[in-house]
Amino acid sequence: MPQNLNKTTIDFFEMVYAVVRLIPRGRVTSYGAVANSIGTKGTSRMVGWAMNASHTARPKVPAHRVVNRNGMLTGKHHFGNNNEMQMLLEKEGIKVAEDKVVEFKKLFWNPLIEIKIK
DNA sequence: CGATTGACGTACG
DNA sequence: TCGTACGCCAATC
Repeated sequence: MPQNLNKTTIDFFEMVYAVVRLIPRGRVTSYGAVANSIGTKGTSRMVGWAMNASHTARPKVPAHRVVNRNGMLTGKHHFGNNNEMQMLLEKEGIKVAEDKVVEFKKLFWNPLIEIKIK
């Protein structure tokens, strides 16, 4: 993420979206990790809030790649169907069982690693 | 403008 | 391991 992404010039939501769009296909991350990556540590709940409005964002944000710390698909109800989120993940090769990402620890993508370069 | 609310996270028992 | 409690902070009511 470019360094011009600060909350004074760019909306908090846009920062969240920018990070989420960086998530590679077939990988997932957590709300807290996204919050840390944009500098606003401890605003993990706001990341979820941003995702709530993500369906109005353009281009669309791959919100299905963002899950909670346990790898659970807590936001699945915010998609069209209850299975929509899981379907999208499985379509990318991510296995989901019991509303949880299988091998979440292994598929976890840390935004800080990608953004630290800047 | 104070109270409420969350697609969270951590601490504690 | 599981459920409850609380902190977090911006948006909304």
